[in-house]
Amino acid sequence: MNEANVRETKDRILDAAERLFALHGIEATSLRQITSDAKVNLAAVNYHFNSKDELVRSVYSRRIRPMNESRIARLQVLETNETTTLETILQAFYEPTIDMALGLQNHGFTIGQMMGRLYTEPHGAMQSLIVTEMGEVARRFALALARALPHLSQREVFWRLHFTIGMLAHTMAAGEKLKHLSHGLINPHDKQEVLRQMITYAKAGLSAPSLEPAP
Amino acid sequence: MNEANVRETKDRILDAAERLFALHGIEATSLRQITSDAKVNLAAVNYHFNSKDELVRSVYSRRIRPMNESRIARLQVLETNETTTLETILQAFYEPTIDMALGLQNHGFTIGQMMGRLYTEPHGAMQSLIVTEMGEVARRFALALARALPHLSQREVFWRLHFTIGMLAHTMAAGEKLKHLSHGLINPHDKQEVLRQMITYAKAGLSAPSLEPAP
DNA sequence: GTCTATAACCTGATAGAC
DNA sequence: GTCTATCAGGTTATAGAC
Repeated sequence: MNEANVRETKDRILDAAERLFALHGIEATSLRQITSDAKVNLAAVNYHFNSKDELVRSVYSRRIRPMNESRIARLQVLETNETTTLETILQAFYEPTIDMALGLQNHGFTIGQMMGRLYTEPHGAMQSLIVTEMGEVARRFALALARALPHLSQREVFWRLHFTIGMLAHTMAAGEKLKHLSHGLINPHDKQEVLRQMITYAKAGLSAPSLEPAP
Repeated sequence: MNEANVRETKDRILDAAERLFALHGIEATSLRQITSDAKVNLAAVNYHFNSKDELVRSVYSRRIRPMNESRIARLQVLETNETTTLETILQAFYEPTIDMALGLQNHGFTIGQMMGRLYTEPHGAMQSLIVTEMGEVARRFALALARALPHLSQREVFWRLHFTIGMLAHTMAAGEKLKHLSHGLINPHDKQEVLRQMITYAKAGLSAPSLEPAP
């Protein structure tokens, strides 16, 4: 089989694994389910990825990497143009994730649910993924926020960045439930609506007065 | 064996299951791990709980039920005394969860991580748990927030309640990571600090101006 | 590179003795 | 109520033919 078909096999495994991880979780998904869904042989997983653990890492980093590259590129544009405002920082942080989640949802599932589990999955591979794939982004946005919010202490910046991330993680993980909770009033797939609501809340939360005495 | 010892066996199973679910997740935890950890016989789980699924439900509802009873009792006090402010509503919502998570952490683990997975666990039993155990609470707090924030549309109230819940869920799930992200600056086990930071951010987020034209 | 076959082991659940 | 023994089926990973 030529190289094009190899890539096809690898990608078919990644696509099937992604779909099943999103629907049922990592532990609940067996390699047999993945390979039969991808219409490849069971042994192909170990040939291409060596182990289930490495497959898990590949599934996540395939989506996280371009998402975070987009975040950092946007942040750099903001910084060189000196047009940084809280809104533009939040947009640079939120939009790449929402684009990815909504852009891929026509696969017939919401990849957001899989991404939302990034912080809650106890699976060992996840913990190292957060550090290696998210550390740089968190560090850069913490700096950008600290610059945009000079009235806050460093501790407050970290707390508020944490909440700002939590809003996104929960929207990815449980956004579908919003439709139900609101009796159909909310459409969690309306990108502009999601972004506007998130940025409005986060901007106000981040801008709240400092609780600490001025230095 | 008398009734006191029965209760002891049942509780030992619940305690062990809770600990292991928190550490490794539901799917990754086998009944054999649970029973050997609890020092009871393997068959005892099926005798007392009928199935792993019912055990999972029992583990969660044992913690969720008193937590939500406390929430609703606090909210009722606020409403009868007509002292409802945004801060007191938020305190009534956040404090019972934080009390539970921090009160039980001396078991040698953070139960918060297990609670944080309530919204992200794909395990079937979880979805029905959210509806049955959290539906009533969400409905009541949505009403209380709508009354406290008359400038918002119903849709905005739901979005902002969703973000307010997300902040809590992410703090439960990933609070430990904050210590690392902040290079030790933040102590996520300081109850008053956690509450103060959460309420400050959420109060500002909820109070942000409406994005919709007045009716 | 891809396949079949299989090793070695773990899973939830239950029947039946005590 | 608690135990042992066992069922029927699942799991990852790999050896070896093609």
